[in-house]
Amino acid sequence: MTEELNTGLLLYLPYRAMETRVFEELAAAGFDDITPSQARVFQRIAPEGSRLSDLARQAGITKQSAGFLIDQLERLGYVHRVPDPGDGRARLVRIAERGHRSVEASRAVVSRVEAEWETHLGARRMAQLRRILADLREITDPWR
Amino acid sequence: MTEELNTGLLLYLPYRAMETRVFEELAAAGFDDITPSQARVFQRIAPEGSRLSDLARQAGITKQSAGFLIDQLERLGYVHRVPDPGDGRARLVRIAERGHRSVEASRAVVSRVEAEWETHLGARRMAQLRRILADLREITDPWR
DNA sequence: CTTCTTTGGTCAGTCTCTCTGACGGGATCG
DNA sequence: CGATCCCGTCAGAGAGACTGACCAAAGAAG
Repeated sequence: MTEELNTGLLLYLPYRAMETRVFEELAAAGFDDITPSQARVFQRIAPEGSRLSDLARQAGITKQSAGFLIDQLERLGYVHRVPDPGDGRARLVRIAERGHRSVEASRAVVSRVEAEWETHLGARRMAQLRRILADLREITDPWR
Repeated sequence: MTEELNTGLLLYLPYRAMETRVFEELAAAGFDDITPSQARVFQRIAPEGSRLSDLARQAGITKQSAGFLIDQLERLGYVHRVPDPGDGRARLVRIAERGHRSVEASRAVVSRVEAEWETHLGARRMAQLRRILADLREITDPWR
């Protein structure tokens, strides 16, 4: 029976399922000291490094909260901070060695889950889903 | 440029956008004392009432956390608790008068946002999105 | 019917995450 | 140079989540 679930909740369910899977399998792979909140910020770090304020804006939290989380990630060896060559006020948060390994591991989990979804939906509808979501992003992602 | 965003994040962005909109407009309509956490539990209450444990399971939190949130919702007049006629241990959480009004209000916001999305995507792709998500729910929603 | 186990819910304590407010130091522009 | 804006931090407070311990009712087993 197709219940009348609103589209928001319909989006949330698979999102949550993905997040849960990634954390479970990441923990099993030895990255058991990272929390969902930390990961949501970590995920946004650009390859060349990001400023704290940018991360905060993108994650939708205050810069104080972002600073708190980045402090922890730094202590755990996932990131480090370097001075921003272009701006003396700022520092760049960059992914450290352990961070790169965790990225690699989580990428593998994501691929696995996406493959499962594709098996269930079929390749054509999976591609449609991604295309529609990417399109929707234009009006729902305030940051790019 | 279609970046290689993972499907989880792609799902999260519109979800978060929807949630934000609902809270903003709900607050503007006088329901300014409810928090996202409370709402995530509240949302799951069945028309005939739900048990605390069920709500906790569905929201993915412990029953203690759910109890904490339901206490607040009760104090604010959104729900009330009645004994479960079929089980002396249990009590049913039911939506109270103010709760019904807030449901009505949020339903209106959801419809509005969905209409905006439909305008952007087109009716055909919006329907596709909902159908695919409902299908995906079968393997990502542990509770039905 | 008694005993054991499961289930619904609460109490107590703690930790993580988030926010607001205030601030110091560097950049930018008149 | 002086006014202002932006980057990041410090301090304090509150919300929401967890674990562990517990009680009471229901269900299963003897």
